[in-house]
Amino acid sequence: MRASERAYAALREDILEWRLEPGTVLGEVEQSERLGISRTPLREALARLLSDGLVAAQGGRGLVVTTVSVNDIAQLFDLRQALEQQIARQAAQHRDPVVFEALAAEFRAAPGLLERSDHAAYYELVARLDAAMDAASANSYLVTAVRSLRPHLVRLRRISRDNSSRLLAAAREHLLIVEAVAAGDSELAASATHVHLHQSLTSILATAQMLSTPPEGIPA
Amino acid sequence: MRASERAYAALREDILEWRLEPGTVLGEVEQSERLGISRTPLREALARLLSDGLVAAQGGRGLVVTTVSVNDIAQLFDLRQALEQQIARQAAQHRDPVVFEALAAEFRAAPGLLERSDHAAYYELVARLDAAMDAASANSYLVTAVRSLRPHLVRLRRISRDNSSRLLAAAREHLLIVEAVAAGDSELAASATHVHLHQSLTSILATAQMLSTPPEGIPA
DNA sequence: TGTGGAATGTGTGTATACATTCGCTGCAAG
DNA sequence: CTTGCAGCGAATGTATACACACATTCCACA
Repeated sequence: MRASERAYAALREDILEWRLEPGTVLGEVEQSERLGISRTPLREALARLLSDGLVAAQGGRGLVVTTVSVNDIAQLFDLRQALEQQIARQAAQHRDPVVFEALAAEFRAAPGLLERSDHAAYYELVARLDAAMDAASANSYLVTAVRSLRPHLVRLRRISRDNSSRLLAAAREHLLIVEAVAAGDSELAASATHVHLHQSLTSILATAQMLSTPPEGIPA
Repeated sequence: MRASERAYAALREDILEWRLEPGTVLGEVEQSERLGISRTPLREALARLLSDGLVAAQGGRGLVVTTVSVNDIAQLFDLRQALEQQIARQAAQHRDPVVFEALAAEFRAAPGLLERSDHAAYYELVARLDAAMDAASANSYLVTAVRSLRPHLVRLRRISRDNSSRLLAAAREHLLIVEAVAAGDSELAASATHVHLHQSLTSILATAQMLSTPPEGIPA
């Protein structure tokens, strides 16, 4: 594999998993030595992260890992609403019923997964749903736009993580979306998506609120 | 100015103005010599064009300027609908009435511009409207997404260019959008945007149809 | 002691040389 | 005549060296 590709994947992982925390400065020499490659492919990786919005230029000198403020979360979800509703609409119009019936069956079984606290398996199922929706939407521009958004959403998982009751509710909401798409009902699919994202945002904001005002008022 | 920046701007211009036509292969050595810079900054410019979607990797070797098919136009407008309706909604909520009243006055005067065939001035006015809407939407993610779309739309101007009657109708549609935003009516702003984009798409597709089936059946 | 200027050091931007891989062409064999 | 393999060549991927800009620090002078 190309060195620039490995560097991009590694840095991206590190940022999404919060191993590189927001505000961390990424020097070219420093990172190229850490990853064992030269500056040229590293710069290519950093340029991609910059266009992803995962790092930002800080006043001429060096790149920093971007932060995710509460305000950012709300803005992120405004964009997500616009894109995913449109994708849901188009997916409902072009879907292969067999594919989405199969996904519906899996979502009906999802509560079982969650009772076993197998969150990773659930996230994997959601990822497959996203992929199926992307494919069914049959619109590469829409897919490109939503794909550029997903890394930022992955970073939010750390906030909403391990909230089992929310995941259970989310599974029910996902099921409704999948059933609407399977049935080819584009307006229901869009509305169900709207509802799901509204509930997700509400849950995340409530959790973020709790994290930023812990019991003893000590900021993180 | 940095060499990589100049190279990016130059190549982007060349593509948007159709001086580099779709399908043109961009070799690294060839282009770096043409622009008088070395391969390193040129590669950075090409990487940015790649993430913009203006060029695409062609089977491992070399980058080509992307084409814009009729199907692409429809997909582009699906995404544009989703984004610009959301921007219109949020702009209506956060707008400064003074700014949009002033823009409304300019759009009322727009038919005068168009009668004088001053299309460039009209496009400049639309660009200022876009900028005002972006700012008023107060959502950087939304703005980033729509900005990544605009280069592709600029390329379409060559198809719809010099259609005075369509521009006159577009000016009326824009006026309604601006008035709705100025009044803070977000649902009207969204619907007016929907109507405008629908009419624009219809016009472009009709023109594209004519271009692809000219009077004597000779393809372009 | 404080302020200004110069020098040094770190980091980014660019160029170029080297390595590697992929594609094309030509020849041979079936 | 077609197909497959091998060798060659060109274009991409990577490393490194050099240039320049900015910032910080230290020393000198007021």
